[in-house]
This record gives sequence, C-alpha cells and structure tokens, in this order.
Amino acid sequence: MDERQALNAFAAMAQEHRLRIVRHLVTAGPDGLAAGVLATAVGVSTSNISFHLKELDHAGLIASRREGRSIIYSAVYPALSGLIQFLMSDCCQGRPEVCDPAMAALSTCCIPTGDTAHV
Amino acid sequence: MDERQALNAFAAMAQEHRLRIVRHLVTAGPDGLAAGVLATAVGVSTSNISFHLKELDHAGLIASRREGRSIIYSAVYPALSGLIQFLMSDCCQGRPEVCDPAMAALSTCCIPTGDTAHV
DNA sequence: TCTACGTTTCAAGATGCATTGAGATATTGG
DNA sequence: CCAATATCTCAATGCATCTTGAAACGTAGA
Repeated sequence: MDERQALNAFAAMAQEHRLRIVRHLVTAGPDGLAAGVLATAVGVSTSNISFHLKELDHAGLIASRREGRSIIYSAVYPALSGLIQFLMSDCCQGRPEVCDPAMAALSTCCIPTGDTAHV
Repeated sequence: MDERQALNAFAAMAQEHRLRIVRHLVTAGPDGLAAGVLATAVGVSTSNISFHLKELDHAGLIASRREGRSIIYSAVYPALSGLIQFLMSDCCQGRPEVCDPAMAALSTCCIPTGDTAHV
C-alpha cells in the first residue's frame, strides 16, 4: 500500500453513502450484497449506487461478481488491513503505549470480552 | 466515534497534503511538529498549511499548542484508534480469520523487532 | 422471441474544495 | 516601542465531485 493507493482509499470513504456501503459490506462478510440491496440499504437511486460502487471498486476496496441478474459486491479485507498499516506505520517510535489503544480498539471486534462491548 | 465524525476524519485524510501531515505527526509522536516545519516537510505555502491544519483540527485528528512564536501540532491517537474501530466494527461475524490480517498489520507497527513488549 | 428485471452509462446542473496572495494577528528580542 | 518572526485570516479563482433522469445493456423466464 503506497501513498497513492491510501489516498484513493480515503477519498473513496470520505463520502457518506460510500462509507455506508463499505460498512455494510464489512459486516456482510465474504458473501457480499447485491447492488440493489445496497441501494435500498444506503438510501440512494440505482444509478447513483452504481456510480459509488464503481468508485469503491477503482479504489480497490470492494470486488464484484455476477450471480444471475444480480451483481454481488463484497469487501476486500486486505485493502482495509493495508490501509490501517499505512496509517499507523512507525506510530510507536519506541513508545508502545501510543498505538496500544489502536490494537485494543481492533481487538474489541475480534475478541469479545464477555460484556456487550461490541460497538 | 459516530458516522459523522468518521466521515469528517476520512474527508480530512482524503487529501494528499493532509495525509502527509497526519503521517508526519503520527511518526513524530506526542512532541509534535511546528506549522512551519510541516509546511516545508509537506511542500506547501504557510497559508496553505494553515488551511489544512485547521481542517485536520476540526476533524479532531490533530491538536495544537503554542510554544513561543511557534504553534506545535501533534496527532490525536485516540481519534485514529476510534476510526479503526468504526471501520472494522462487526467485521468478524463469527469469522475471526476475516479481520485477523488487520490485527497482524497493526502488530507490525508495534512489534517490528520481534520484541514482545505488549499484547 | 418477447417481456420483465437488475444494473450500468452518459450528460448536465449544482455544490463543494484546494490554492493563491495580500493583509492581519501574536510573540520575541533589541 | 519597534522590528522581525511565525502563523493565521480572507476573498477570489479554478477544479473536482455528487446528484439526477433518461436511455442502453445483459440476463432470466414464458
């Protein structure tokens, strides 16, 4: 992940509807969601979601596959991982306490602690 | 971190010069950097970096303090942690292998030498 | 083949953002 | 107090982007 890729990724997510698309696809998992389903979930027209989906695809954040009449979109998780790594690279500089909160934040997603801390 | 905050954060970093500013401040640590130093490091005019620094400040990604004639800017690490959490929340859905790469990516920042300082 | 469905493409209008340069503000040292 | 330094503010220009609606495309079933 170089600067140009990271810039495209951030620009792609710096938009209300596209950010919602990404989050829907992140929670949807590898199965993904159809374009029409995303359109109603996000609350935009079909032509408009097609525009945004193309933007996200060009940014490498989502992938698509055809299934019958529908086109299924899904999140590209390695792109998100790379983005996190790019943003936080060299964040410590000998001070682990600086980026520990970031690790803890990500942990709450993957390692439920028993309480309902799953935001 | 709600959607509006995340959106402002992504919009703030969806710009070449601002993304460089954030990365410079992330690696600079809590000590931060003066506005003029950032201007030369990023390669923009003083009035222009003032504009971008204000944008990042409004997005809550950086903080400022005065030291003599200079104004020192520094990264707000909790904002970055919150952004990561917001983006990856509910990413697993019972599939830890989905977001494990994100954890690994962030680990490379904190444990570059294999020194197990934490986690 | 014909029709219905899901999605994409295209052009046009409206909106918002980045950059620039001059001037204003705040701080320090003489 | 005065001058130099560091930074900020402001208005204007130019550029990029979001949205919309109509039309076209590919697919599936009758």
